[in-house]
Amino acid sequence: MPELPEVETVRRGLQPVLEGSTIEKVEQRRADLRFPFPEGFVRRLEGRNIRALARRAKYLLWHLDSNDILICHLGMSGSFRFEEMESSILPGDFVHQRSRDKTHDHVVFHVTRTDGQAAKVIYNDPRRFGFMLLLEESELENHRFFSGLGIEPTGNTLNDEAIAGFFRNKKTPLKAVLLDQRLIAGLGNIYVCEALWRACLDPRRAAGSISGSTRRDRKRQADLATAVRDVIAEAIEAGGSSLRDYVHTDGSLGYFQHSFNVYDREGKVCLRDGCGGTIRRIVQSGRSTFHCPKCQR
DNA sequence: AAGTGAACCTGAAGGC
DNA sequence: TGCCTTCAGGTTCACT
Repeated sequence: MPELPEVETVRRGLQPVLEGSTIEKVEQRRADLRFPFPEGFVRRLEGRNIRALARRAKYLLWHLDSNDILICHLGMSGSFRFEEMESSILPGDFVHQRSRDKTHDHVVFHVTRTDGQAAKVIYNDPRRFGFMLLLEESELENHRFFSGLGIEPTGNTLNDEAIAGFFRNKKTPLKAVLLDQRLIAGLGNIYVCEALWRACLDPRRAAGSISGSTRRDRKRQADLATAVRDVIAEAIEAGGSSLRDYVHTDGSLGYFQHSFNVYDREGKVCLRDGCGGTIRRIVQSGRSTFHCPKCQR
């Protein structure tokens, strides 16, 4: 489930609990998730202080005082929640947890926070497509999961020129190219659909067909770069507000209640002003694509 | 090389 | 109610 904005929301939610905290104890409840847990997983974590919580693409990076990094990928269904041990000031769950089914609580981190308060951070993942790795700081950039990663879809590195470079000579559909983590890292199915809708581009169109240097192509590249950046930035902002809201309510975290412009809107009317088209669902390389055949060309 | 589909795993939702 | 099928926001691998 989590694409970049969701992972960033999780990071922001966990940061105040984890940064500066000490990992007192780790309960590793099974031998593997998507992959086996690394050798010495528990031993290398217990007693460590968490210096910083960072994110790269859809990976969460816990920087430890031992110079190890705990890397977490949430796969399709992974989530964290935290529980305060005593006198709960905040509600028990605060980071997206779809189900409170404890049968899929695979890892429990017992931490002591900087104020001395004890807390548990629990990783739950029904489908177990997520995974955790431990790397030394120096191993990170050459690791196979990171060395090939593309640029972040935030900030201004993603611009018309970058898009043109990625797309040149490619017959691959726009949808598939935008999902390629080696080019842009962190986009998933939902936000690719949303960005293409926003840029009025047909997901089936060959990427190379808009990679030229004509005025028209330049505009398409720039519009798409802007659309991707805006969609991601707005989703992160929405995730942030859902976190804030959550603290004041007992409801579920908001980022599943996002309303999307095309995603999961098959058969509904296109929301673009004056379009009036009907959203269609198609399948591209095995995944659902939602688009408006009338205004996305 | 590029493109597609299957596989990993569980749960939710819809049809009958 | 229950049984069956389909689908899910990610990634990797094997095949054409």
